[in-house]
Formats: sequence, structure tokens, C-alpha cells
Amino acid sequence: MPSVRAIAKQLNLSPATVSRVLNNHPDVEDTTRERVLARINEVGYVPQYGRRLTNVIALAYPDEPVRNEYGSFEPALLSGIMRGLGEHHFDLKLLSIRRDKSPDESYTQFFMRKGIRGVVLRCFRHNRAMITSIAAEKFPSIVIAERFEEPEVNFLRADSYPSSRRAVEHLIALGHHRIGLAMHNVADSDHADRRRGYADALASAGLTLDPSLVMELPSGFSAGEQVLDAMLGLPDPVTAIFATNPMTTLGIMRRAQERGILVPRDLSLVGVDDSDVRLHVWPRLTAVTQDASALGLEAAHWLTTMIARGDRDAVCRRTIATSFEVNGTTAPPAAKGGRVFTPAMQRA
Amino acid sequence: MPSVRAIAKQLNLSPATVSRVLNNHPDVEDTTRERVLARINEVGYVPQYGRRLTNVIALAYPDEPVRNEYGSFEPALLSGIMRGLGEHHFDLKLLSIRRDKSPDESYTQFFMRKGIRGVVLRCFRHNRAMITSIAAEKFPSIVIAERFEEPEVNFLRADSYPSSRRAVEHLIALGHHRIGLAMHNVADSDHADRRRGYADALASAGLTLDPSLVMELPSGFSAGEQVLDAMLGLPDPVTAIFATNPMTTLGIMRRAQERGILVPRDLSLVGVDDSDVRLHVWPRLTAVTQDASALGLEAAHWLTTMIARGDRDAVCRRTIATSFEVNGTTAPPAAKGGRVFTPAMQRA
DNA sequence: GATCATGTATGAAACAGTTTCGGATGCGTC
DNA sequence: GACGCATCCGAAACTGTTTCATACATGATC
Repeated sequence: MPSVRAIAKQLNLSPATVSRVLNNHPDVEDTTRERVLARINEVGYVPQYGRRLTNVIALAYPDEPVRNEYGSFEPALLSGIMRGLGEHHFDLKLLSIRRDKSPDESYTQFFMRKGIRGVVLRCFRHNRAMITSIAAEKFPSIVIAERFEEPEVNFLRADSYPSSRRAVEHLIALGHHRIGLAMHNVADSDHADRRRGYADALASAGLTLDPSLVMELPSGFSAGEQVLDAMLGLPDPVTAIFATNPMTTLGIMRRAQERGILVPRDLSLVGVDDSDVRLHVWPRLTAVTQDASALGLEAAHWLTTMIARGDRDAVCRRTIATSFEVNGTTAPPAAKGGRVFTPAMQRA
Repeated sequence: MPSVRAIAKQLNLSPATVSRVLNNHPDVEDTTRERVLARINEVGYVPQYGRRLTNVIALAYPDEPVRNEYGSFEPALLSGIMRGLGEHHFDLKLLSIRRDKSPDESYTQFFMRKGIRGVVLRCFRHNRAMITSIAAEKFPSIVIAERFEEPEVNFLRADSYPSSRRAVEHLIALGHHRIGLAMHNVADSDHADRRRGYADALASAGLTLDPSLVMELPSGFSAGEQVLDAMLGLPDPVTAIFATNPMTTLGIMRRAQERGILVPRDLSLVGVDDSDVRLHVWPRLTAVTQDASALGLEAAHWLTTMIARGDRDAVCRRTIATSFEVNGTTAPPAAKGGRVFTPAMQRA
């Protein structure tokens, strides 16, 4: 358990200088700063004073935290994390890395400055590099809902592949063969898994994947509305859609109702749900469900346990299952050839 | 700016004892503890060491934080708070008071132990006493979405009365006179305002308030389903419903669709929305909207400004407006006498 | 009733991390 | 070369916490 004074002595510096480095004060020479940081990382320094104050982990977002557009995933995740903190009596801080981290400090410095002992990381398309850097610095961290090849990155995710495949197989079994795929246009592994589930289900049923039935759009409600219009506007329209994003799914449903397209009579829909929203629409949504709250709980519990034990080398590369739940938005397709919708038939 | 040592000297104690009181250690005599706490409160002691670590406020929930059932209010609020923290560079901690506070410490002690300088409080039916206690201790705090008579309680709320009244007047103007009111069964001022808006709108139109059209239920989705069934099952059914709770509103809509009741042809519905959910259903919901995100932003900004200024006597008793937005769920009532729904007419 | 545990409340001192102040050093300018 | 100025860093002071020892009360035992 090295103290600031011990580290200073080892490096022939004063405690003041080490403290300055830890707090990212500007007036330290670069070479000195590097030397201190190297040693800090090497010995895994943790401030001992004010232990109580630092029994805190953070949920860190790359940019703005808890955006509304993220749908119900974030609140469910938060709720799970809060429950996972209980056993070891940790608190949770919310951080935005890009907003608060100064570019010239390391991630470890940043987190220490914020008084946190570990971090649960949300991963989006653009911040994989950030995450591998944090992991490389060996700061206690765990990534939610993403998969990494790098062995030093800890993560906890839900595997969407089997459920996605079952979802599409379910549609095929009902008789659908023109099945649209509405994807979020991000290259995260979750969405890749869902796409793979779609492709494999088609392939194993002997259906060819028609690229014109695959749409990639930004996440969000209005994307769903566009998807519906586009997919039913095709010369040979789809009879079913698999939407891999919760908000997009809701957008599709709303637009379908607006246009008087009856789900599931005229169109079958399988969505993705992070909480209970699938049960709050009518008809209840047939969906691939992942339990965001369980992800949060497990991640928080693992992280706090690891910190409490002082085990800096623990590894978490866990994948929990998703499930596929058949509800009211899937049915056999309408009469052969599908229906063609004309503006006159629309209610709105 | 008194230090622990200064306070100790004033009271003829050692710094150790004062520190023990601050950290709620058990082995301090009760009279000594009281003396120290009194002085602490009197001088408004704030730990100066590790100032950076304590540039933190908390969003404190009486019980479990960020419950899913709260609907979209919580994430919107959180998002607003995070934005409001930016100017003064504060961080946010999430706390559950009942879970972490030991019964024999004061609220001030608890918050100091958690290293926070101020607190944004969520208020529910059962914790008004808690909130007045916190305010009485003069710990920097602000309550969200609730009104208090006690002059020492700071709050920031949205005034639902005018919009609620306009909502019901809108229904009356469309020709409705059997208008149901679905209320959350809590005695908070927000819901009281909505009820008052309902009552006043009826009264000023010369309509009598029929108590059998007012239902009070626990918040939540399934409550909405019960409301619909009950109100349409009346001998003289309602032709419109004003639902004062977002989740209840969604429950009503879902149940209406399930039963094949067309909104707004067969039933007009006015709801309450804390974010954008009203636009994500079909038809888009006519609703009283309050901007939870703005509440969070303003509250966080006020609190951090007050703390940064060192102004412990600032007062916030602000009410921001809500608005009433006409969308697609309200229309004139069906032919006189209303329709009677029989099971045979139901689709589900 | 004297003696001896036992336990509680407190202070002195040591400790951890931070900040202030000033000194050394280097660099440019007159 | 002298002076001004900025940079970097250490000594010392300072803040809050924790450990250890002590004073004192209480109660049990002979």
C-alpha cells in the first residue's frame, strides 16, 4: 500500500510533486509527470486517505450521459447498477468523459481526480479506442453491452444472436419469405449479431438474402417511420420486419397504425426490447428481449467485488442470454402476393 | 472558513472527536455529539480538504433510485441535471437515502459523509417529512416537482393547473360532458393541481362534477387498463378521459386499442407527458406536457450556483409553466348518448 | 471495602494528501 | 552582465482521519 510520500521517495521527488501529478496541476515538467505516472500505474496506487469518500464507482458515458433518445435501456441499466452496488456499499457517480477529461491527462488520472475506484463504461461506435486505452491502463473497468477481442478489456453483454435467429426463424415458420431487416447504422457487435442471426436464419431455410430488404438508419423513432414506408413501398413489399432497435421498432408500429396497416394481419413485426415496453403497446410486441437491468446489476456487482477484494487482475468476459418472446405482432402473412396499400386505403 | 481544528478549539475538544462526529463513529457521548453538530450547523461547516472531491451534488431518492416504473420522467430529469452541472463543473452522485443513511445520523451528517455539497430531492407522498427535515438543517437542497408551504424548503416545479384546466376546457368545447378523471392516488401538489384544473373547468362550464367519474389508482401501466374498463363500464359511460399520469395514460391507450375502441372517435383522451412519448404513439396524444429535462437543468444550475457562491441563504421557490398540446386523441364525442360497447364488438 | 477487570469517552500524536510560499534555474532583454 | 520573468519543484504548513494510550467510571470478586 504505497503512499504519495513513498512514491515520492522512490522517485527522489517531493510528495508535493506527486500530488500535483495526481491532480493534473499544470506546473510539472513532462518528463517528471511521465515518471510519476509510470510508477503510479505500476504499483496500482489508490489513495488511502478518505477511503470512505472514494468508495465510489462511476457510470461513464463517452459524451452526454443518459440521453433520452437511448430509450429505456439507460434507466433500466441505471436501476440495475444501483441494485448491484448494495452489497459492497458503493456509490455511483455519473460522468461524461469527453466533457470533463482534459486531453493531457491519462484516463487513470482523470478517474482518480474524480475520486472513483472503478468505472462501468457505455460503449458506442466511436469510443472503442477510448475503452481499449482505459483497459490498457489497467484501471478497474467493465464495458456494458459490447464485445472486445482485446483480452484486457472486461465486458458484460447479452448475446443477441440466438434470439435474433429464432426470431427470424419464427417469421419463416409462419410463412414469411420477404422479411425486412431494419438496422441501426452502427458497427457494434450487438447489431452485427442480430444481422448474423437474420442472415443465418434465412440461409438455413434456403432463402436468399435480398440486400434491398436490409435498411441501415440512425437509431431513433423517426427512422422507424421511414423504414415502414420504404419497405412497404418496394415493388415486392415485405410481409414482415425484424427491427433491431427498440426506438425504431416503436416508430414502425406507430407509422403502421397511422397508415392503417394492421399488425399482424397486414404486416408482422419483431422488435427488440430492453425493458417492458413491448407489453405497453397494442398488440403486445413479439420481441427479442435483453434484460438491461440484469446487465447493470451484474456489472456493478462484479466491479465492486473486484475492487473490494483488491484483485486488479480479475477478468470478466461474460455473455448472458437474451430471449425471444412471441406476442401479438406476428402472424402468418396475408393472402399470397401480399397486399398493396394505396393512399386511398389509409386512414390518416 | 472554520476547520475541524478550529471547531474543536471553540468547543474545548480535540479534532479527533469532531472528526468522529462528522463520520458518525459510535464512541462519542451523546451530549458531545449534540454540541458538535449544533456548532457544525451554526457555522455551516464544509470540509475544505479534498475540495475537488467534494464538488459533487447528489440526486437523492427516498427509496430505490431510478425505478423503471417512474416512466420517462426520471431519465429526462437526469439528462437535464447533467446538463445543468456543466457551468460550475460539478459531478452528480445518485443516492438512496433510506438504504444508506443510518437512523442515528442527521441528514447533514449523512450527506457530508457521502462527500456531497448539495442535493436535488425527489419527492413522493411518504417523504415530505424527510424533506422538511433536510431543509430545516439548512443543508443546500432543492426539491423537484413539488410545492411546499414551509419557507425554508427550496423547490422547482411545473404548474399543472392552467394546462390541466385548459385540457378539460378543450374537451368541454368539443362537446364532452361526461369526462373521466384518472388520478394517481398520491397527495402530491401536482396531482392536486390537475384535479383542481379538472374541477374548475367543469364548474366554469356549468357542469357538475360527478364523483363516480373520478378514479384514484396507484400509478402504473395496469392502472390505465383498469381505468378504461371501469369508465366505459359505467351505466352512463364517459366520452372522454383526462389521465394525470403518463404511464396510466399509455395503459388507457393500449387497452382501448385492445378492445377495439377507436381513439378519438369513440373516446377522447388527454394525457400527461414528461418527455416525447406523446409523439411516439398513434394517434399522437393530446397532452399536458411538462419538461422534466428543463426542471432538472434549472434545479442543478440553481443549486450549483448557490454552492459555488457560498450563498447558504438563497431561496428558490420557482414554478415553471406546463403547456397543453392538442394532438390526435381528442375529437367531438360520438352521436348523442354515446356508444355502448358489447363484448361482441371487441376485437381482442 | 479494596482490588481488579471491563468498557467508554477522549486527546495526543502519527498519518495521508494538498496547498502555499519561496527558492533555484534557465531564458530573454536592455 | 544585470535585470525581469517564467518554470519547476521542495519545505513546511495545513486539513481531515486514524491509531494508540489514558483517564475515568462501573461493576464484579474476594
